[in-house]
Amino acid sequence: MPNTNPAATPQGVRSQNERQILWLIRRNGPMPRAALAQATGLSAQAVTNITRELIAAGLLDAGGERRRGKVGQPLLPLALAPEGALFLGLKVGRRVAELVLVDFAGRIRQIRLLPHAYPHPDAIRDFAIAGVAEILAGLTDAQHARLAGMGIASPFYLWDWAEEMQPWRGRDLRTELAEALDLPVWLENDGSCACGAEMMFGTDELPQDFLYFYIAHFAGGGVVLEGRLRLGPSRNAGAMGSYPVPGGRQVLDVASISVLEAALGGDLPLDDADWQVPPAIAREWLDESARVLSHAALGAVAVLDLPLVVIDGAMPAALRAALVQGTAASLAAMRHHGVTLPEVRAGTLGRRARTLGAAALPLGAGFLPGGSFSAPRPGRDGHETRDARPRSRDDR
Amino acid sequence: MPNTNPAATPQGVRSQNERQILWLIRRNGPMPRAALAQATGLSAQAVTNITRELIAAGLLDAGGERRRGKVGQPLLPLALAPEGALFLGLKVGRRVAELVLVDFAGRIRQIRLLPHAYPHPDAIRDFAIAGVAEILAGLTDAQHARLAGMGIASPFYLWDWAEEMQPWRGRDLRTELAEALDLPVWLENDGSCACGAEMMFGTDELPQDFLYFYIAHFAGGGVVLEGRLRLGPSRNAGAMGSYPVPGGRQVLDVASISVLEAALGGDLPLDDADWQVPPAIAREWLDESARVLSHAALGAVAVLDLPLVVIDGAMPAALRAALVQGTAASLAAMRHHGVTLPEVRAGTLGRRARTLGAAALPLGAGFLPGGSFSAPRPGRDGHETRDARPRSRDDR
DNA sequence: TATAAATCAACGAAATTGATTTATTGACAA
DNA sequence: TTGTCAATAAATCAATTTCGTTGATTTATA
Repeated sequence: MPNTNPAATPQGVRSQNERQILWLIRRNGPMPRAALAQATGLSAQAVTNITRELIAAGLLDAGGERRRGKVGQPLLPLALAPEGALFLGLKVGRRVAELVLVDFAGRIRQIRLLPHAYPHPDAIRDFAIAGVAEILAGLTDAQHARLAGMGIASPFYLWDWAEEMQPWRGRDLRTELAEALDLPVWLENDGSCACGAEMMFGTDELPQDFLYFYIAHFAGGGVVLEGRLRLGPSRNAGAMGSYPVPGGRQVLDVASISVLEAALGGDLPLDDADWQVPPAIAREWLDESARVLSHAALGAVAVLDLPLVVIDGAMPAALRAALVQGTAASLAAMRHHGVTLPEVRAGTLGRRARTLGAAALPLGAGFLPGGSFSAPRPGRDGHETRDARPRSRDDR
Repeated sequence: MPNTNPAATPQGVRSQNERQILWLIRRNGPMPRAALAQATGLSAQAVTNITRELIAAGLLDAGGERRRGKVGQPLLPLALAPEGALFLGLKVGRRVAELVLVDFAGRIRQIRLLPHAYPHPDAIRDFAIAGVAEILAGLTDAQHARLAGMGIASPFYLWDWAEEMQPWRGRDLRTELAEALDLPVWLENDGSCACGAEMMFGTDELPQDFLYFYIAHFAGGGVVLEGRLRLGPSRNAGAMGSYPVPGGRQVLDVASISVLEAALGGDLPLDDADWQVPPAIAREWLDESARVLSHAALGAVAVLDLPLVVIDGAMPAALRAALVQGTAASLAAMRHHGVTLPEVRAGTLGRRARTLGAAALPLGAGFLPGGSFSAPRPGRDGHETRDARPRSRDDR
């Protein structure tokens, strides 16, 4: 039933409007106050007040060039201040773990990799703790104070996928790292993270609603509805790998890099630039994968009325493009009475999507409108960290 | 991308909190102010102020019995005032059209039926105009002033389903009736309406997220996410009839009363109490229907992470119960790796769900939290009617 | 000089906090 | 057993704070 929600307050209004303004600048690039007032519907005065605080809080930067050319006072564009906040992101992958430091503008400042035969929770934890220590050692005190937290992108139910991953059963990496690092830590499904990264950092314009597939060794995905990443009450939304397709199978039985490697009879190189896939095998995998992806996409569109499906993955751009095209073709060939077919498009982030999405978790929790991205989520020990960010009003 | 939304304002805060309080009372029955403060997180003072205005506006009724028994001042429960607002609902069905007047408490005050061989837009329009005129004639001036608008529940793409329904192509019943009646009019898919009715008037407790099937001559459905009915950017969400299932088919090819009638070789009576279905035919239809419903349900759950699936329809309760049970069984038998199976449950409204849901459209637009149920929707001529309701602040 | 961006000053809406009123229950003394 | 009074909790009153809006003003450009 409709929001048995926290109740609205004047403070909530300000927080919402602050996030809205930050979001607009994030997606559109630097914007002058007048454009912000236009886009939000707020009065110019309100925008002045809000941006003054955001600048004082170090989140916005008014240092750009004034843009002249029209009559009237020239526009002074406001840009995100890259140093406004810093975020840690940890990706747990089938073949490699990645740890990054990302700034408020979404640029990767630091990156560390840990290749493995199989991910092991102890190894990942040690890698994260050591890596974070190194990264922190390289930060100034000011930067350290601006560290908003860590996000982890990990597949769920890891122990179900191979005997070697049994050690994951019963482990709670989020809590372990929150305690070891004394930082707020978020953890979400890697597919949802990749989807969130596309929404947050993707270079193409996106509609308010779309479905997202991420094809790696595991197949996963995410859904964005009304501009917000859907996580679901048990945080398992966008589980596109588990989507049922004809033949009693699931998407991940067909459309994953693991399946492609099985067909090849060996592992593919870590760097997708080095992949050599015989055309016949690629063709077969593409056809089958496109068929199941289109099936899943059409079902999701029937339920949710989505105008766009984004497909991304850890694979060469050419292969991804073929998958996009194949899925679109397969979709058009399906019976789709009563449903408007969505556009199908490639993602813009590729291999790094999940890792960026991990770092985007604290970013979303602290700075996205709608309280969204991450629903209220415990930071460390149960108390909510909904505003786990440098408050903009402490300094007044 | 996150809400390029109207921007938050103090007025919006009040509106949101008013709606929240009305919603809590709607779902829980009469509640004292203290319980409202508790449930919303608002201060007691704020609840006092808001409820005073809602009582003055005629939307709440403080006339109930004081409830004693505990120490302290006794509780004074506040109830919805049935006369607080009135709503018209029009259902366009395959065999019969229905027009109702529903009050603020959700009770049907008036009902009129129009049976037909096939629905025809002219006939429906004339039926609605004449019926509304009769209904209005029976209202006092005070009641007339409280009429908030009309909602229409209609299948989409009617002209695709039979040659006889070609006249629907290009028609816009919403605009026609809005102009003829000079009322704000909403129109949504009948499946979404039924779903909204269950959420608004259903007698069982419901989670914040669920999938809903409505099986009648057409098969349809709806989705509720975070307590809000999902309509979708082109208002086609919850199109469960169009959901693709194995064999190149869609749900509506299997799980609809039309299919059952075809198997029987004749039309079923309008009143489902009079249905006589030979067990063998029922069994066959149930098995096939349960299979496709479970397939669709599992797909939706993979995408959205839903804890509950509700099945309702225009059919006898026993048949519906068998369908629920069959779907649950079929669901459990499917491969569902990585997905938590949802509970499957029967709806509580049956035959009247769509019509009630039609009337719930203006109710939702004017009184539900989250601006939700209906997203901002033009009332008559494009200007938004988001607050198309007796304002509570005009009389201050 | 006209125009548009941005700010200043005054105002109003809505929530919060702390003190106050009101109506009960429960306990203790006559 | 009964009358009185303290404890308790609901609801309201009064004062304050936050935040957005409106209308007037300043600033910089074509």
